[in-house]
Formats: sequence, structure tokens, C-alpha cells
Amino acid sequence: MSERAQIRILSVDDHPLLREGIAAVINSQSDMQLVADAANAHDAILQFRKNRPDVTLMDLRLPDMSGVDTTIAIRREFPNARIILLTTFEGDVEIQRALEAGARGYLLKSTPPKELLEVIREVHAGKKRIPSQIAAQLAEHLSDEDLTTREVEVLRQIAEGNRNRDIGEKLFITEETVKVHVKHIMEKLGASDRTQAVAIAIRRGIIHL
Amino acid sequence: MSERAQIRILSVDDHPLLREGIAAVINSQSDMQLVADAANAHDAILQFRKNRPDVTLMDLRLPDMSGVDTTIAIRREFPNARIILLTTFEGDVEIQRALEAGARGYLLKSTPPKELLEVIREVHAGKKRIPSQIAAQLAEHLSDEDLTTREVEVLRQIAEGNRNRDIGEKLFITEETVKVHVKHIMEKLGASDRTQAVAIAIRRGIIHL
DNA sequence: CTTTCCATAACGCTTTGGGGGTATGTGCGG
DNA sequence: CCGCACATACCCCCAAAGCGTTATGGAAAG
Repeated sequence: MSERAQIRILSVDDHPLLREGIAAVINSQSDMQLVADAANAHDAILQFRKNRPDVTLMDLRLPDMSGVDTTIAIRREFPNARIILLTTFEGDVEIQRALEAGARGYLLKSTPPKELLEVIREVHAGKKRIPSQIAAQLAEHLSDEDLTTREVEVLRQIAEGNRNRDIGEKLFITEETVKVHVKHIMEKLGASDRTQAVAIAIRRGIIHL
Repeated sequence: MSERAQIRILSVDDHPLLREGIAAVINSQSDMQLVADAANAHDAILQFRKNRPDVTLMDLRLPDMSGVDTTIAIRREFPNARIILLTTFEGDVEIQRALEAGARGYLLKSTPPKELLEVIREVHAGKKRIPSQIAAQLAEHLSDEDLTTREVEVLRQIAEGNRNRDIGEKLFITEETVKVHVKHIMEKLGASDRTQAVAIAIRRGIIHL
């Protein structure tokens, strides 16, 4: 047993059953070792500090903080941290944010264990790896303009069934300004009306319900 | 080892990592045994016929058919099948459909392994078990009127950004009739406009994107 | 020091949405 | 057989949404 070469792994996920599965798959490999796990962002950061894993597998949805923000927090402290995001499925916006946050990999939870192991090894070796399926989805909206902070705020209000006038009152701007934002939102998302804009934004992960 | 008393379990899920986790948890128990697993509905039905498990754990989302429909199919053939639906999280409509389909339990994938084992034992013993958290969510809309088939069709069209007039043309009815449907949809969902109706419908699992 | 982007605002105009009411045919369950 | 739910349709009316255009101040980027 060449202990020296083992890849030390931290698993962060709030689904205990999935953590069990990951643990089983990883511990079946002689060149890998699961050194710790965490069910939330807070614990993940503590475990990272304590164990300094070579590779971290991180769920995108955690009870206390998003996986993306947790990734940012860890990488601020440990810029060389190699983190792979693991998720059921999210819109392209989440993927983009994850990569901007410095994630080295992005995997679906439906990934076959074989591929998970491959990606862990590649990321440990310093590579980045995004499955083609996900890369394709990302590319689809690469040229799209992002919504601004304000536009997302307005969009959230729209999804809650607020009229332009009410949105204006809540955000302390005039109805006219709201209309301008709504127009830009529809243009950027390619929606024909506010309703479709909300549907598209939910699908792409721009807003959550 | 009292082999005689073992609960024979079939696991149906298209996430291999989660299947691994479930397998690990179940096989750690002396009174349970995982006898087969399947990654899709078709295989699930074949495995059920072949193995006649005491308890089946079934994901709600499968590549070829929904877990609810698979449950219906299996229970048509084996009315005594004891099936527990396992899901990440869905709207109350999915839960309701699952129970109507004859599921004996409904668990979230975030359930602690201990509870999973409890539920398996209870369902095997002939009980039904729905966690209080889920039961509460279900109860929240129990008194709500269901949308009719037509109303759901109209709602889907709305989510795609169609105007009432276009919806009418697609469904071969007048714009006036569409308006009536829209009004009923908003009333039943408690939405203030069509946009919020779509948001609520997505959250509750009435329509999917 | 411009140019660009963002947020803000206003005005006029047309289309669409949503509220109210009334009505008719069909099919299903008591 | 009667009632009820459903889908259909038409009416009026006004509020709201969406489209085009113009404009201004601030911040960031070049």
C-alpha cells in the first residue's frame, strides 16, 4: 500500500445517503481516502482548515450557505484548494458562478462512479474538468448579457405577482423605471412577456422559488 | 443470522452514487438485504417481477417514466407491493399523486439513514409512513381545488409566454374562453396575475419547465 | 477625459390582461 | 332525472403591460 500517493478527499453534502455512496465509492479505491465530511458550509470550512484535503467534493445546495459561496470562502483562505461542485441539476447561471468561484470541476449527481473517480484524479493532477454535456449547456448562453443586480431584484418582484407600480413602491423608484427594467429583462432573456421571463429565469437558475 | 426474517429490498434510482449509499446503509443492517436495483422504470418492473421484493425504494424522477407511474404499473400487477417514494424535493402535487398511486411512504433524499431504516421496517410491517414535514406541506393545500386538465394545458401555454389569443388558436378555442380558464387558474392557485400563477404552479409541481 | 453601462425618469400610444356578468351543451354521479 | 362541474362563448370596462423615444447623472473603464 503506497499510502504516500493517496488523494485525500473531503466530502460536503447535506444528503447523508449520498455521502455514504461517495464514501463507499472513494474508499473502494486504493489511491484515494475520504478524510472528512461535512453536512453544511460552516462545518465544511472547519473541516477544510483541519484536514487540508487534496480534493473537495461540494454540493451546490447546503443548508446554511450555497456551495458556490462556500467555495469562494475556502479559496480565499486556501487559493490552491481543488474543489469539485456536485449537484443534481441546476441552470447555467449556477455553473458559471461555480467556475468563476474557482471550482475545478462540476459534476452531476447522476454521474457514474467511474467518471467521478476520473474527475477526482484529473482535478488532483491540476486539471479542470467539465463534462461536455454541462459545457454545452454553458455555451448556449455564453454570449447572453447578464442581468444586472437591479434587474434581478425586479424579476423577483415580478415572480411574486407584483404589478409594476407596486414594484416601484417597494424599490423606491417610479413605475416608469420599473418598466424600463422589465423591458431589458425580457430582451436579455429572450422572453415575449414578463411571465415567460420568470419561467426562463427559474429554469436557468437566475431566480429561485 | 436469522435469514428467515430479512426484509428483501429493491432500490430504483438513476443516481448511481445514491444507490451506493442506500446499498451501504441497508446492507449494514442484519434484518435487511438489498436484492436488486434498477436505474430506470423498465428495469425496475423487470426486477420486481423477478425478485418480488418486500419493500421497494423508488426515485420520483427516472429517465424513462415517472416514479409515480412506475408505482402504478407495479401495483397493478402486484397489488400488495410496498413502495416507498424517495425524492430530493417536489411540490405537494407530486406527493399527493404518489399516495394516490398507492405508495406507502414518501421520503426525502436528505433523510438521515436511521429514519430511512425505520420507515423501511414500518412499511414492511404494513404501516404507512409520511414524515410530518411532508404531511404538513400536503395538508397546506388539501382544501384547494385541483386544476382541471384543460386549465393545466392553458397554464403550460401561459408559462411559454403565449398571449390569450395565441393560446386560443393553439387549443382551438376562443380568446374569451381562455380568459375564463385563466381566471379560474388564478383563483384556484391564489395568484394575483398569470405570472405569479406560473411561479406557484412550478413550485407546487403542477407544471414543470 | 471620453465612452460605455447602469439606474433613473417622463410621455404618448396600442395591446393585452383581468374583473364582472350571463349563457349553453355535455357528461357524470347520486 | 336532477344537479353539478366543466368547457365553451360573448359582452362591457378599465387597469396594466409593453413599445418607442428621449434624457440625465454617476460610476467604471479605456
